Amino acid sequence: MSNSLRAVRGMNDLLPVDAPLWQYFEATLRDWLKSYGYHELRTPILEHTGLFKRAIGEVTDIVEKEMYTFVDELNGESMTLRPEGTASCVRAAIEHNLLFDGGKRLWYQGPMFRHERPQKGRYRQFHQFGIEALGYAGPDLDIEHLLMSARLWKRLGLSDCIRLEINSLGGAESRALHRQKLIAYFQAHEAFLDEDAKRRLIGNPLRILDTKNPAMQSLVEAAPKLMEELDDVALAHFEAVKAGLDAAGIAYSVNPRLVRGLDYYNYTVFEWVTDRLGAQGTVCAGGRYDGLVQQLGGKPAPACGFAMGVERLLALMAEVGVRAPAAAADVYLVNVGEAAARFALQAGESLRDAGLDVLMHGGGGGFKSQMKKADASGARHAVIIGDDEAAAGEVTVKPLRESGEQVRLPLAAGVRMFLAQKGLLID
RNA sequence: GUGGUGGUAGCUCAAUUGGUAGAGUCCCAGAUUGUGAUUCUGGCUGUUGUGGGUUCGAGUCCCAUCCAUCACCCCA
Repeated sequence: MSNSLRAVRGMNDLLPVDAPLWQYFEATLRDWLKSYGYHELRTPILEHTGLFKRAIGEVTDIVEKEMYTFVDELNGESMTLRPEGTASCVRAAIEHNLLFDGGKRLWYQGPMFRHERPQKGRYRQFHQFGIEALGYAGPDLDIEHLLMSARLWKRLGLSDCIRLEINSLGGAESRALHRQKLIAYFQAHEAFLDEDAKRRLIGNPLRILDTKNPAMQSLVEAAPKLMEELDDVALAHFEAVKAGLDAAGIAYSVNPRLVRGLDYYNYTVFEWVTDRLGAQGTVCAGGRYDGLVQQLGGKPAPACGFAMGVERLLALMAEVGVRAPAAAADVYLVNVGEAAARFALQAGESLRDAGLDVLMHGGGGGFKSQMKKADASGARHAVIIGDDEAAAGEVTVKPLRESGEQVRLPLAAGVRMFLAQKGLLID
């Protein structure tokens, strides 16, 4: 296959065989969101580059090396394909004054773009679904989000393979204090740092705590703990979140090293992780970002939210054996001959009027091959029309999934028969 | 972005120390006139990821490149 005919690296086609699982997932989401009172917000895929720089943070990996940023040659503006959804949501909320009458519960869904090296569960165009609760302070929304996500895993049959990790980053002051102590601590032990850690020391010392280098474990263990710097308000917030989880019977572990990669988080952060997907085990993550609305130019408003990677979630569902409910047609319409083809169109529409899903045979072929296609389609019944039936205005109905004789009936009677089978016949 | 592994019909795979590619499945047609799973018979399918090189000869060896995958990095 020639290169010019391939999709762009890391960007995938969603093929018809995979679509049912996506649709099942999306339908489940909609139902679930409605039950919590969240409303959809759709924003453009493209934003001014400055939005992401300001929201996510200049020194994060996403902004430094993963964004699809380009200059619009028609007007010289720097544009960026969105790498995540929160920045756009907050921008839209500010721009349209969505918080004028109080807090808003929002959700979004769609493609995101990050120029990373592709791997299973990590693509350059991937899909996130996320929710944002803007304008609510206090721990109750944090808890709502955790309960919500737990319920979703349950609905999707994933509860057994996902676990929750939480942490608190505290407020800006405690983070700054902790950061100073961390830098001082690691500088004092600079001889023990690996290359990665040295690189991060000034830019992002928190990430050193995340190291997987076994040689640095003891050093990291003894490092100053952010938890120890939390002020009373932050501690109370965190305790309330934990109490909410306990009350709901949701298991979790506190992971003091849990740090989110985006700068805007404060207070509660969490991740739902699985060990069934290799290195891409984080399936959903989020937290509180009380400073972001103001930082982007809005009136100060607290906020929290989370996002999940749809590809990862679907991979997990496939791994666990979750299947989308099969959707076969009620009727496969076999028709042979010109007169039959004309009458079949009419019969098909009548059956659809009655609420049936009708798959019309296309492309010609004999009775035998059409019957094979009818069987392969998974349809419950074959409705057979030859020139005989067409001339008489009748249809032959043959059950394909259960035993039973085929019957030949006038079209109207055939339609009534199907209605009766569905329990829809009223007379 | 760094390192490892791999790329052969639509799909799953085979091809002996380098000798011009094969099976299953799928699909199509037939097994007495208009009837589906099973069975039998026949048929179709590939520039062996791409481009170079070594060789009388390369799916097999070498180089480059693309893609996938695993780990790192990072993150959803």
